[in-house]
Amino acid sequence: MSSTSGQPQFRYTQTPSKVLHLRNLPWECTEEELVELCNPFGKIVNTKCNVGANRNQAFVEFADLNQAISMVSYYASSSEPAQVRGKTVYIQYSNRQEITNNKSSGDVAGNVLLVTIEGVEAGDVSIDVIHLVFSAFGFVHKIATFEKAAGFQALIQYTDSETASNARNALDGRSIPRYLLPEHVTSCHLRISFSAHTDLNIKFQSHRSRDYTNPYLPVNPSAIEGTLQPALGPDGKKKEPESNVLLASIENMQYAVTVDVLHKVFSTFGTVQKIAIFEKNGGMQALIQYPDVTTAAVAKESLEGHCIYEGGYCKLHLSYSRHTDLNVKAHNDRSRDYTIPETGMLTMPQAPGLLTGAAGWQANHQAATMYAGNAVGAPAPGPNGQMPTWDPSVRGGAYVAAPSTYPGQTFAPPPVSHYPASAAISSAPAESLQASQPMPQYGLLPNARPPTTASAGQPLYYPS
DNA sequence: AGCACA
Repeated sequence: MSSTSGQPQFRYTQTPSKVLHLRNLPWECTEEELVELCNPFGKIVNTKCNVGANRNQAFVEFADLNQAISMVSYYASSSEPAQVRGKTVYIQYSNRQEITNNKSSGDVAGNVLLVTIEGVEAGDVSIDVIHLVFSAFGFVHKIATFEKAAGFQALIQYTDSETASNARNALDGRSIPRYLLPEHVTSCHLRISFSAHTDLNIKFQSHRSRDYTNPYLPVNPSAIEGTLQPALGPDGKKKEPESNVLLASIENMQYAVTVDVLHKVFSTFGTVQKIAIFEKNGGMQALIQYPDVTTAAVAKESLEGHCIYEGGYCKLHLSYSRHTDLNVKAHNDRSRDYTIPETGMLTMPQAPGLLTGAAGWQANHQAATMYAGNAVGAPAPGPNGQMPTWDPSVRGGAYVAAPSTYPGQTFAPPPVSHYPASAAISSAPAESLQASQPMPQYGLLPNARPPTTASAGQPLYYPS
């Protein structure tokens, strides 16, 4: 910016653009004449003729900025001015970077509307509200919403362009009624144009897209639930229905896995009612039954892909079983029903290469107490809304003996993100989950009483 | 002869 000049400096201060502004053109100059003039300097991608009150101006857009610069430069230093039909044409850079012609899009009536909802975020206007508003003009076939730079937008598909036009004429520039919006939304104007689409491709019923012509379209669970499942495949991989019974496939079985081992691992998340182990396709599988779906879901999320033993041994893959109540008869190392009162119990198997985590248990103990009330899968509050009382010292006592096995060892999570496959159970992923549901100190308590009823995160139901 | 369209 020059401080010495008080003069307006039109052409010298103009920033180059691949769009050129041409004036003093002959009356009703045609596009062909513009092309003839400009073509020697580059590829013309768009034009706009007959601009201005006298219809003697035009815009020409080159494919490349350098082509526009070359044309301006050429005529700036040429002794022959640019001419059309013998008339001198004045050329300068346009103050816009591209030509926008209204004929290309937005005004061609189609059956699909592009609606920009101004002044709101995506969460403010539900797809049901959009459906309600736009259904006033006819049957809405499909809705797809998305967020772009322009803001929160929706594509709304009607049967025909007449219906779409009626909706557009009635609603463009109007606002969605206040009572349909959250209180904090102060303005919510609709900007409506026609989309070039004729048939939207809706893959899932979700909070961002609907197909009202196909009620059998699968529901995208992650989209319905919200944002809590980033682990779901980008292709919207179908999930089996949830169940209180988990099916565990155990990969790389280097060490024995008995019901006792599984019980210890899965009890971290809640009471395990029944376990059954069986062979399938040469691999080992197990069914683990919880009292409720929520507990099973937490266990599944937490344990999926993790290994019972360090070193990638006995890696767990979890899915929901179709069973809801296992028929476990035998009580042996392959199956057990923990809901049946029992007497003498098992000894812990010798587990090699065991993990750290005892210190983590202690460190997280307070957090476990604090978060128990609202953590997913935590024990349900009693009828008075209180958590069942339990004595932390009792449970702590059951586990505190453990660290003596590895004195001085501190809890140090391995870089899980780098080695997810070998990440062991006691270094489980989510920190919040770790806090509320500490991982089992498996194998660190050779003499500890097996927590058959007093599993981690659960109240003690009988005095020890 | 000096910048469209919404």
